[in-house]
Amino acid sequence: MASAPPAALRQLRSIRRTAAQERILAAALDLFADHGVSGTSLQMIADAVGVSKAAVYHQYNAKSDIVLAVAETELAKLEEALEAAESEASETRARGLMLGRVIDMAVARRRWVGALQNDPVMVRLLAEHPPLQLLMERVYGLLIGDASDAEARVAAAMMAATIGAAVVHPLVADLDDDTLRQELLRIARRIFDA
Amino acid sequence: MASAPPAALRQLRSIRRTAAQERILAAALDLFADHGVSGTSLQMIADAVGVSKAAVYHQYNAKSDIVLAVAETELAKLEEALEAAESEASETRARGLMLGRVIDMAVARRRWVGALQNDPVMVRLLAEHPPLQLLMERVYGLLIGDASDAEARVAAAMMAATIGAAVVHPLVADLDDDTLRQELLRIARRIFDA
DNA sequence: GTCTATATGAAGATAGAC
DNA sequence: GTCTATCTTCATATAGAC
Repeated sequence: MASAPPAALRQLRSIRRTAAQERILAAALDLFADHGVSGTSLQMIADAVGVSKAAVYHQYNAKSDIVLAVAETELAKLEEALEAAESEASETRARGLMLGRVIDMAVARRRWVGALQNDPVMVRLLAEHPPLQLLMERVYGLLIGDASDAEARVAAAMMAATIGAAVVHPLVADLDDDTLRQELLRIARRIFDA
Repeated sequence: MASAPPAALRQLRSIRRTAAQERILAAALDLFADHGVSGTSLQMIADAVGVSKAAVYHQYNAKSDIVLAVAETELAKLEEALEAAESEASETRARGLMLGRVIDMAVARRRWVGALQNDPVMVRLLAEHPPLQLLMERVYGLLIGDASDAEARVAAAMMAATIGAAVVHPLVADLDDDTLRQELLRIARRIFDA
């Protein structure tokens, strides 16, 4: 039997939620993507779910709790990709695997990526909430490895930024997922390999 | 004498503002960058300028007017770069010039780029306000030229997205402008040339 | 798990004086 | 160009019943 991973490594994935909570988080994510976190009120979330504000408050005590839960739900997917990549033997293979997984994720969820990557409230949350901060450090650690020189860091920032921002760009809004994924992968490899 | 450019080409640059208006727009841009447009109240802007809300309303009748004026001010700089590039003879040279200018701009103003590129309110404004829409179409037209196939469009989206998002990325926050500009230019060229 | 009703504050916006 | 005072609407959040 494989030994269970340390607690810190499976925090996000192990969070369980009720059906009512999942409805709220799904509606909130949609609204965050369209209006930003600050531009989304609890009334809007309640209306989207089809319940009253009080019903929403019964599930989450504050709006900030909803924001955190949304971030955790989405980053749990990133955590899975990270664990798969970290179990690879060579660093090169780990980076390659991570790249492919992240692009798949970003394309599949492109409608919502902007809400997490760019929103100032989310950015602050990622920078201040220790478990999420730790996760992002692992992601960047894998991407830049031991090399922490300017070139590697700019390249890593560009890759992360590129994938996140390109998938939400209006110029590619009408491309199908497969085409977008292929081109993205080709160009992302060019950023790193050359 | 050089003939004056058509009216549509110099709309943004020709807008004049009073000192009081410029103070408001500068404060608003800073706050938009930190909190997003929706997360910035008129009270916050007034406090940052050091006046009352009513004084702000005397300059701009509504918050949306401030948002529009901020967008126009920033995009006026892009308009200048575009005009310089469009006056080039060859398309290749035009693209190269535009690339360099846009990177210079993005790096110099990196603290504020995210507010314009990513904020949902700004995105909606760019998509709905005809003069700004027109400007962005000219920018993308220059970048992808006649080739409007998937490869060119994804590459253009990636380049625009990359520059905009990489300059605001935490990984490069402590790099000096020159280093960031050099690396950005190197990698951006790789996206297009290969 | 959901509701109605309500408290409290902050938002956008205006009136009118200096 | 700026102020104080005010209006209205909407925000977050809570109390208590079903």
